[in-house]
Amino acid sequence: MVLHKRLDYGFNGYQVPPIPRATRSARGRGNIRKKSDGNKMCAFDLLTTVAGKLLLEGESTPNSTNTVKEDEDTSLKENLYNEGIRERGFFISPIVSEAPVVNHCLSKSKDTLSGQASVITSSDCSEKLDSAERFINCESKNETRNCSTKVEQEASGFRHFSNCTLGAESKKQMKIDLSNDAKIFGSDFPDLWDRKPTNLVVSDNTVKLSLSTDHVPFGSFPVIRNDVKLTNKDDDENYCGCAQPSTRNKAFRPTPRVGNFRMRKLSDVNPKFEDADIETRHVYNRKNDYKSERSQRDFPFKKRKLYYCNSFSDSDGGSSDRICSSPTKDLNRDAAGYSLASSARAAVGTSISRGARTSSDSHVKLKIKSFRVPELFVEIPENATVGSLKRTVMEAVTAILGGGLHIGVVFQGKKVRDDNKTLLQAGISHDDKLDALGFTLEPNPSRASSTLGPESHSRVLPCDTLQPLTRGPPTPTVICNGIRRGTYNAFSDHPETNLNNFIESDHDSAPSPPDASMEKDAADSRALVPVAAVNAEALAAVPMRKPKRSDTAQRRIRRPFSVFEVEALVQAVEKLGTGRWRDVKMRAFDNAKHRTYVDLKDKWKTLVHTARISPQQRRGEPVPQELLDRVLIAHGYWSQKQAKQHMKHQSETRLLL
DNA sequence: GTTAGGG
DNA sequence: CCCTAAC
Repeated sequence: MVLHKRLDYGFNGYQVPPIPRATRSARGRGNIRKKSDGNKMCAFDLLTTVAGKLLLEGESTPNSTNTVKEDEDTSLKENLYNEGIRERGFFISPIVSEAPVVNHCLSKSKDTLSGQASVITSSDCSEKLDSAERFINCESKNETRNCSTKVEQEASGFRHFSNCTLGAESKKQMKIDLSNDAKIFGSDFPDLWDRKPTNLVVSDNTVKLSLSTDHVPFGSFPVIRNDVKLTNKDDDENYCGCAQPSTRNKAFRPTPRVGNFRMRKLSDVNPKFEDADIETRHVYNRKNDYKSERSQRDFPFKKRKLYYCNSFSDSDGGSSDRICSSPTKDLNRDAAGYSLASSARAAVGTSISRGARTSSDSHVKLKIKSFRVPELFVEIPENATVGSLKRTVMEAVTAILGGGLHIGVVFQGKKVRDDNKTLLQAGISHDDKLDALGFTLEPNPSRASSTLGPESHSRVLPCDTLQPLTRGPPTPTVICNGIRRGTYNAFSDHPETNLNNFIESDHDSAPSPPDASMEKDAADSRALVPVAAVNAEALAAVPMRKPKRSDTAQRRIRRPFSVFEVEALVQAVEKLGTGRWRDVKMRAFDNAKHRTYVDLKDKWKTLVHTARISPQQRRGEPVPQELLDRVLIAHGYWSQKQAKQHMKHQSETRLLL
């Protein structure tokens, strides 16, 4: 499968630079800020706000470490050495050229960010680190080594700071883990990370730095290390207005911006195309009226959650529909994605600056300084370009962020579950307690842990975690479309990197409710695995739920093609013609498991139709006119060719007769 | 298993 | 997307 020498590496942290203040856009990509009275702002609102914030950040472009920032097209080989894998890092920078540096941002918003940076990494952290290590020592009865050596530990079964491989990041990473541990201490947050150390495996021209997972407590999304500033200063006049549930959806839903999509001009290059699946994850229910459908669209994961709850109890009740993933290839594959994703739960270390708060002002303003995406897996050919690496990472990040996450709030080591509690009631607005606020990004809960055996039941995330998405009107707006992919030019790479850079985004395997949830969740989690074959062996033991399709086979979920996918399709068809859908599939969608060649054929059909109708009649995400033009051209060309062939064939047969 | 086309 | 006939 892997033709090129590849670099595989898991990395479990992104640094998301401080989100600049909301000065440009009305959507307020900036400080998260509640316009409403802070005392009346309930925890739920907070969750929603953070979730929306995250999604907005999807417009950012991932950058690899600044050392390679400039040479986007330099081969990775020139920049990355196997031995130096630990030195790598990624950060996400806004599209707007100036990649914000912490200091830069600090100086820019001096009043809101003062002293943040030091808060994050210094004493606070190490203090907790100590206690966490003590905890680990106690629990594992193993010597806790320092960060740099933990990686080499092969022993499994005791906890590590899984993030220790990131060098300079370690302090912060530690803090994340601490947050998890804090939850353990508080025994109010049953899930935690259990990991084996990172392994460096070199074999078969493949270099894999894998962060293998010991058990997966729960399907959770990675993300987040955020440093949150809590202040009540009213200094941000560019407030985005996202506070009100009624406007939130809108605010968090970026308007289609086709313009950001840089169209490729050449057509002789293989589709260098990362499966853009994020935007396609709406859940539609045809039976619902418009309102409901829209609601589903706005909160695409609501239904899923509900299903999850169902199947959760179902599986707990002794359903035998799980399978332990056997050595079967496909299962391994799935299991890999599943478990990787599931393992990615991260709690958030929070850092709050508390100088600025005055008791008279009841506003609570959060500034998320950085997020960590704790675990991602990327496999990329050694000769891929840095630019393609960035894109691949981008895909991974967007997959995560768009994957249906929901936000949890951890305060003082405990999860704040009551969404209706005000910040004031939760104590979050108290000056002296502000250092204990954190956020967790959680995927649609999947019940990976239920396969861990009875003893691990305590880690099962209770269903009430789902509350934010199953209750009350304003569920967090998780807008898949919030992740636009138009911000990077994904089509400039060498053909060889084409398929290898694909993002595995098989989010769906035709789930069937009510047991759809598990599968779906698992599939969703797979979005975390940018490259499919990753580390399958190591995770083969993670069980998957077997699709229960005894009854009526469930209709596959509708997954609108993204512009990127269309681009890839058009390109492939331009090259291969309209009668070779299998080849098209292999060429351009090989890693997009959910796109069958029939799908591609169908999509082409609709594309041709779309191209022929007037723009006013078109629906869905607008396809750039350039693409549609190419569709018509290609379609005409190949139709003509086909016709000619047909004529030729006919005349030949006539001659024979 | 693929392709093509109607539903 | 589904279904199915035809290859």
